[in-house]
Amino acid sequence: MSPSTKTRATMHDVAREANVSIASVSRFINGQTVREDIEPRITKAISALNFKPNSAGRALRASRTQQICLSVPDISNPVYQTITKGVQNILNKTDYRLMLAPRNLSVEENLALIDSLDSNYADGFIFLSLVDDPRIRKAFSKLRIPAVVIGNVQVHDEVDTIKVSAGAVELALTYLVDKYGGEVLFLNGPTSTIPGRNREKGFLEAMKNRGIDGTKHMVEAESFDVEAGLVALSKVKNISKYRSIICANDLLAAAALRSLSTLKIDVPNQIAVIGIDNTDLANVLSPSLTSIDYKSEYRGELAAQFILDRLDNPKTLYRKVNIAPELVERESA
Amino acid sequence: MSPSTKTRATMHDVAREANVSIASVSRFINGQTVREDIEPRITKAISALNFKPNSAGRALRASRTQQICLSVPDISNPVYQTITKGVQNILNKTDYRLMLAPRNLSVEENLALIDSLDSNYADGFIFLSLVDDPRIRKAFSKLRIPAVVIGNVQVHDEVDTIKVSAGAVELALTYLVDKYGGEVLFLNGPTSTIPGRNREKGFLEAMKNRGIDGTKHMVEAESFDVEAGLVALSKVKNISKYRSIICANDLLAAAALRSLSTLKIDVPNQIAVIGIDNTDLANVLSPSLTSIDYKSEYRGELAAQFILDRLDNPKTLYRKVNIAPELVERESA
DNA sequence: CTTCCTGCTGTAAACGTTTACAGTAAGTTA
DNA sequence: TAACTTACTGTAAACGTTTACAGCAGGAAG
Repeated sequence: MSPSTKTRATMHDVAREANVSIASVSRFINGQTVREDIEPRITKAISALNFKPNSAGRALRASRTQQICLSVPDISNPVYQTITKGVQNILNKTDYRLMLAPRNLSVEENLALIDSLDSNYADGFIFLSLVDDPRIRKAFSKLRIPAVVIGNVQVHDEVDTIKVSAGAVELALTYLVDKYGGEVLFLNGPTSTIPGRNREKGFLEAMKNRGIDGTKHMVEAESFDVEAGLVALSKVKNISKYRSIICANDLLAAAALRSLSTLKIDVPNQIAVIGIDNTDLANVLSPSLTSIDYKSEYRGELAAQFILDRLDNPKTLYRKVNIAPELVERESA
Repeated sequence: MSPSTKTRATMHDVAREANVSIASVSRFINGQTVREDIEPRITKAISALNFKPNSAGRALRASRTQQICLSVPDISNPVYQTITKGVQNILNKTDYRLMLAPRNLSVEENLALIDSLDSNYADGFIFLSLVDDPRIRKAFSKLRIPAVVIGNVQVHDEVDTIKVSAGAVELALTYLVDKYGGEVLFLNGPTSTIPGRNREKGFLEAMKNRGIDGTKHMVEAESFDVEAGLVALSKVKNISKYRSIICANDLLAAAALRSLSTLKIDVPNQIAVIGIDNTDLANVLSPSLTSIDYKSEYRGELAAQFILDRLDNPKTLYRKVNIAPELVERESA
């Protein structure tokens, strides 16, 4: 009685059992109306034989897989988990399944991923990339299935996109300067990534508007995680001269809180800290983390909805959404 | 030049272009040796036509989808994210793809999930469930594809399983009592779940061995998350009489740290806290969290490896692995 | 030289669906 | 009643692969 010995009922079996053509079975399954006397025979046969339509047969014939592929650069990062959750929220209400693509941190991983989609294992693609590259752009433009882009990676225009507006750092800076005054340190992630670059730009501009050269008030972590944040902060000399720290994401903010706690510097009374992403982490840290919200779960939901809408109706206009940053105040600032 | 107008090259096209039979193309693609003069013609045709084999055709004919389905009760919980990461670590080295199943918190969701696998969209199933039920057990036993179970849900024996040994709470208790003495509170998750039940049992037994009735030193949160933990703890009267708190997972421990911080109770000097799961969270909290490690990422890797091994060779003996708890000491205890 | 391998080839038949098409019965209209 | 419409039916042909099978060339063995 091992799994492999059991054999599945097919539509043919159902048709024979119900004494009906296979086409009628197919039509019934796909929600078309069938003759009154036929319907009960089919339902009976289906449950008697425990029939379930075979995905591969269906996919081959209809060239629809009922699968959506989601690319997640790094599943360890809470912000991607939140986005994934948003995508699931929507997909779970439909009969689409969610494929989690392999890690796509590097350009090569991105290219391999986009390339693989040519194998037709997904009907739609939700693309998230930390890196930008002409090769990615080119490969992406050759994609044969509709895609939604979450984030600010640059691709061709015939695609629904959900970007985040640039103002996060500016927002944080204004808030911190207004509230506390003093000097502000920006703990950034790698500027080789899109958010790293954009946030750096945001910081420098915001500082420039205040007549300050921001370059002397920045430190760059090697990646967007806690360890890299700790390393980066340990290189900052005389950290206590700062009145506040803006961190490029919540994990770096967690690193900041940790560093400051080790140094016995009180947050927010001596130094205030603001993160970006407003992930679940923010509520868990102590002090709880003031963070800029980019509505990650909502972005995931939006992306899923966009891809479903487009699959439903390929001709709808491409939608370009910008999510505005919103400061969520907690204890750390 | 919209995606839908482009048409894909098939194996027939490649065969024609290479002036070779379709069977030879298929064989070449699947790694069989072909005649010397044929191989370059095929490779050339493939790249000229940019041919990629169609997953559906392949799946239908070979009845292999190259997909593994992973069920994750609740993707918000860091421990499942870590397990997912482990699974990915292994799958990404192969040409199997990862399907993330919809949430399966309730019995009904589990039944629907298991049932859906009959549609043959996955070659293997990695099953994780928080709940236990005869119906689940029965449905699971009818599964037509090999499965690996992570966790202590009870199913039939013809399955590879990766359980966690029961000793976590006992381990934490011994450590806390030895180190700090005094009374210990157990902050549990819902006892309607398998881990909740098991951890309660572990606590009560461990207490009994010390001649204490544990039932008076337990509090049950409604779910395994921070909010529920806060609510549960707020109901504990005179919390400061305890010398330490064992929490059934890291999220509940985060809640405990938060509560205690609000109450200005110092951790670990007044009350020590231990979590279970040793997720990324442990290093991020302050004070950093002492936690019982059940090697989540490794469990994910093991599960993926088990399923791959079994797909490779269905006759291997079913493996039953027990992961022993290990206390990872940090600041909170 | 024949016989037997060995190692490759191409032909053709699946795999389980969906769907274009033609057919038919019943209802509607004139 | 005949002619048309409506609403369903069944037949059969795809969809793009893999693979059983038979065929064939060339080398080894006798």
